Amino acid sequence: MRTTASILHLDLDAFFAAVEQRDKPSLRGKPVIVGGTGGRGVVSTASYEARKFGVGSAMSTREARARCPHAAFLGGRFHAYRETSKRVMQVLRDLSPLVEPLSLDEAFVDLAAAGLPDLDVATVTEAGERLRASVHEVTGGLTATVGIASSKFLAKVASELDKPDGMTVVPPGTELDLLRPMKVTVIPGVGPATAERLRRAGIHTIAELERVGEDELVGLLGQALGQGLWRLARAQDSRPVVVEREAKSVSVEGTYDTDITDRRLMEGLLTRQAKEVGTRMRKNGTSGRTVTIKVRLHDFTTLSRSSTLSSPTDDGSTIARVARSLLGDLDTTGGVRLLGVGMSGLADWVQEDLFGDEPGEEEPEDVVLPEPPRRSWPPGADVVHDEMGPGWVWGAGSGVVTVRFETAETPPGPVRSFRADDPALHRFEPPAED
DNA sequence: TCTGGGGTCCTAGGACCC
DNA sequence: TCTGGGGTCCTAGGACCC
Repeated sequence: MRTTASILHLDLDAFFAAVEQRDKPSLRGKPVIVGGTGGRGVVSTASYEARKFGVGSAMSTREARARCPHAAFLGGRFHAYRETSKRVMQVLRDLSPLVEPLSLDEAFVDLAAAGLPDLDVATVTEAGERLRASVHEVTGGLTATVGIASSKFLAKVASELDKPDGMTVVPPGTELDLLRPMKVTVIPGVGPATAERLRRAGIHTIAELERVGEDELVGLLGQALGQGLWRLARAQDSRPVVVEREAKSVSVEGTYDTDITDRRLMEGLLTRQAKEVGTRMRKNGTSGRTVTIKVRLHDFTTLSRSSTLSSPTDDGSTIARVARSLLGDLDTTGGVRLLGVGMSGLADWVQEDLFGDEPGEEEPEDVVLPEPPRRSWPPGADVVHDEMGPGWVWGAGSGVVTVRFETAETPPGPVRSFRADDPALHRFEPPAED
């Protein structure tokens, strides 16, 4: 903890929803909900108008629709969010070279490196207000909430206090007065599971946390978290603002609207994800040694299997081969709702391939890997696929679905009928908007 | 038809090495 | 005739964050 309030935390208010309202004036003043719009989607961001109806982040879209049926439900335009975020981060860097982005809508700024005449409360307050005004200007009207304090922890806590469009400065020396009455859940790192453990030990507030001995806390929560909370309860936090953090993993995952039972389809989807991971690693100039697959079963049980290669790779086919073989260890007969592929153990170099491809296994290129549809379907049509490839729902009724299997390459395609609950028929994943 | 996607960090056990 | 201690790497799972 410093003796000056020189760490600033900035948080853009309801960021994704605010960008949508900025870009589409008809949405202003109305509830806007950005998130997954599929059957298993969740809310990413709700505008303040939607929050009044009890809609919040991480709520299922289904529940959000029930609570706020008249809201605009949007899938998200990440390109726009990234572009807006870049402008904000540039404004922060114009103030201080020490900027640590935490996500598209959040960052720490070290005001000690900002070249201010001093770090008095009045001075940093003025700098914070100027910053909020600049953010408003460069983003075309978005608002931000700021916290300024003597540590990352306090700055982050402070930025929660006056949302939206506000600011809180914690004068040095008053940190514990602010913290003690607060619930332990304001501490970043104390989620539902930890809060419940603490609750069972009779600890609800930071004042109560402060009275617990370090050894007792470590016994309760483990070394890292126990010691960490013991310190944070005393406002002890000397973590520096760090400009660049290297990525440690790259992953792609997807949740499907209906559970998948077909192993060949699973292999095809893993293959596609592995290639995407490879593409992203090459774009980032990185490569990795450990391939991990993630499988969420129909009952939400989540499994992972990993394998570490002798040298790093960024090759999608190699990642795919390992991913498919890892899937082989798992019993998926009950169906899976999510599949994912990730790489970790990242390095910034790739081992030259001295021996060429392993002979033997062929790519399952003929696997049912539906390409994204390339024609425009009738508005509102459900795009689906089965082992024949992509199609669209032409008619539905009395438990039967009729699908036209057409692609840009093969029009007009065959028409087939399915029982509405036929497991061979899968709704197509909505195309990525990014 | 409750429960996203992309991440980070931690824990714990076993293998393996000195 | 019982049985070190530490360190590193790997794997699986879990909590948490935005």
